[in-house]
Amino acid sequence: MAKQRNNSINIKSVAQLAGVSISTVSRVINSPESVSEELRERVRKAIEELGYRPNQIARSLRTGSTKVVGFIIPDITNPAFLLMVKGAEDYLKRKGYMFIVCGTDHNIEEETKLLKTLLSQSVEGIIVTCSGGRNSSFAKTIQDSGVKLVFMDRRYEDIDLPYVGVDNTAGMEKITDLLVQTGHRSFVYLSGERNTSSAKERLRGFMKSMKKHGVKDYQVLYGRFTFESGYELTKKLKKIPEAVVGGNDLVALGAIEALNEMGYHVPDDVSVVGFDDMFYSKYSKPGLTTVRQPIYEMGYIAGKVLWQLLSGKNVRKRVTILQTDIVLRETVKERNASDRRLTEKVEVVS
Amino acid sequence: MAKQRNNSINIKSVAQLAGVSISTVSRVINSPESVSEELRERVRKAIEELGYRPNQIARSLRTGSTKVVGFIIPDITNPAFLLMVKGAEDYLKRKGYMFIVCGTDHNIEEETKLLKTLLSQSVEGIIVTCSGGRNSSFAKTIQDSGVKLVFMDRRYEDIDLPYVGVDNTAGMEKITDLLVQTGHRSFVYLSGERNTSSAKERLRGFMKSMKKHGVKDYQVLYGRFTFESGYELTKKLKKIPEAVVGGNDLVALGAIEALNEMGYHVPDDVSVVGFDDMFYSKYSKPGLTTVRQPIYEMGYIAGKVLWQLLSGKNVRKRVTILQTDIVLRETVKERNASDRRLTEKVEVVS
DNA sequence: TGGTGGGTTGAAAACGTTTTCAAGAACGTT
DNA sequence: AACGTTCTTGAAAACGTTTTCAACCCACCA
Repeated sequence: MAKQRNNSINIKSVAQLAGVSISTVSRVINSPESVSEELRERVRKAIEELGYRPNQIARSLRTGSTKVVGFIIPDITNPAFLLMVKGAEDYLKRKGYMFIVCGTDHNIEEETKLLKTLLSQSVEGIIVTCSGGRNSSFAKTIQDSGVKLVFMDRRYEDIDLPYVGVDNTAGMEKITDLLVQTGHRSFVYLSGERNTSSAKERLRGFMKSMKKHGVKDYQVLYGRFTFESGYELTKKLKKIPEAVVGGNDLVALGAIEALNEMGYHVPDDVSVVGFDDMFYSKYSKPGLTTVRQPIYEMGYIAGKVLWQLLSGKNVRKRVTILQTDIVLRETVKERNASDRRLTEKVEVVS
Repeated sequence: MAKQRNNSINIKSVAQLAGVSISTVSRVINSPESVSEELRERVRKAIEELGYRPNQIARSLRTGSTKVVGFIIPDITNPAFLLMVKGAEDYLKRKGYMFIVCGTDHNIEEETKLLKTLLSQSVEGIIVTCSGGRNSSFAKTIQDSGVKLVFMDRRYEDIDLPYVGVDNTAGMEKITDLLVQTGHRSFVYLSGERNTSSAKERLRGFMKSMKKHGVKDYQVLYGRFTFESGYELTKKLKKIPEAVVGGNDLVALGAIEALNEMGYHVPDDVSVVGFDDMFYSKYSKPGLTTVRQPIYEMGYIAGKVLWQLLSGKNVRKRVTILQTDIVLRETVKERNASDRRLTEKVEVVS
């Protein structure tokens, strides 16, 4: 192949030009203080002159440390996941790491395949946002590889590895509480994919609030985490409630679109809330009241935890759960008697 | 460190267990047909038993081929860039490549730094979406590295390397033509960062259309490619035109927001168009009329071109320019005499 | 029977580093 | 003057592969 013939500015050529041994060159690079000033300067000049850069591959082989960490996320196109990745990168970058980012397209088989590929690429650590509800071969693959791993945002609950996530349950409970406290009496909950941990946790939060306040007039509908799903489920509604709770912002936005088409005004006739506070939600008309997750922070912390693992420190908290905030915008309206009469009238119409 | 002591399931252990030489094991892995059936089976069983996976680092060092390609994009959080990356990945994945994705945060210094890092990581190819208008050290860094590189979506025009992009000029010209043809007579163009190739090309398309139709009543304002920029520039407008042309969708959406606040209705008072057809644009109210770019395809083709480069084939087309489509939604309204009177009246008000 | 040739195999070199080890120099102490 | 110490340096081993080379075996042919 003669592939590296041309590219042969290696440590040897530097040593030759500087008139020293390769050991000395290596030392100048890795621990400059241990070599005399004269040689150090000569070597530095030679490096400069040749434009030499150490071959990381060779270095990795020798030291066993690649300084690269991998990410496995369900969808490489979803800005939310990427914002987490960025958080982790921002932390780990300063520690000198490089990054491989892989998307599974929500496919569990792809997930285990990527895991194996990353392992043979000798990454030192992996941050995973799980693609499915369960992945049986996951634990086995990790087990004896010696790689450090942390779950971010979504985890496999039967695998005992560090996890950084968000309190979906408490977040959803909080925003549902808000609806109850502002006088809403009837609810529809539009869930996303029922086998994901986030869908399950959020629904749990909604149910807790219902139970806590003794609300009986609610209905739970299952769909997907998409605009279209919210739209379709809402269109099929026989009875319009005072409040619609979306499993995420997309679902909520879809619901609003459907409600508008059906002749209802948000929030005058119906209140709607979402979950995520995605980029667009603040620009929607009316602005969506929703739950903000500290997405970037979650990634940042996951990066920090991974680094602790990598540098052999004890990780004090193997599980970190971040709290959410409620973002008040314009899709929730305080209900009182006269309002309630209005929606009741509307119900008769529909 | 004793780091790899535990992890020492290497080719040697397999050879030992199977009772053959390491050469034979290597051959079983890389060219099974060249070793006798008996040994082949024995080796395979040993591999299975030990759960052996070849060390890619060592393999890379020896062969000089890492089978990884790098991406450098301005913003790792922008779905549009990621969709391109996905396109390229989908093509190259099947050829057995791995991926390193880096974001520069629109910073040219970071860009060259990443370039160097990727090179020392011995990636075989790089796909770059340029961060700035010019990067002087770029060419020099690439030059003697022997790495294969292709520009995607944005390029440095003074560097002669393969490029896959979109016909920004024609796209913007087309949608401006549409505005003229639907009776619009006065225009404001809100540009993004003036030093990027996309901003320049799109503005050129707008100007071509103005010239072609002999329109004199237009104004060009420079800002950034963000929602806020569109909002602020619009707020400062002294005279509201019949049509606002955004440098991209975000800018257009910001303009609409500002117009609404200023008491103008889109599209009844003013038409607005964008460029990109990003995910949110179809959900905005009213739906944004814009220019769709074949983003995924662009990445896919960039991946294909890079692969041709990598496998030593001649690349027939060093420059590939893809065409755009116009997406008609609700932000453009046909103008006639009575409409024109309306906007004139409004102008007096402002 | 001796030579030719193809098919299988193992020993050893090579990839470009880091790191261990020992040698030598310089210096201070007895 | 002999002896430690410390500092600086180079030779060589090691990391885990792939690949070259030569050796061997066996069959075939003259």
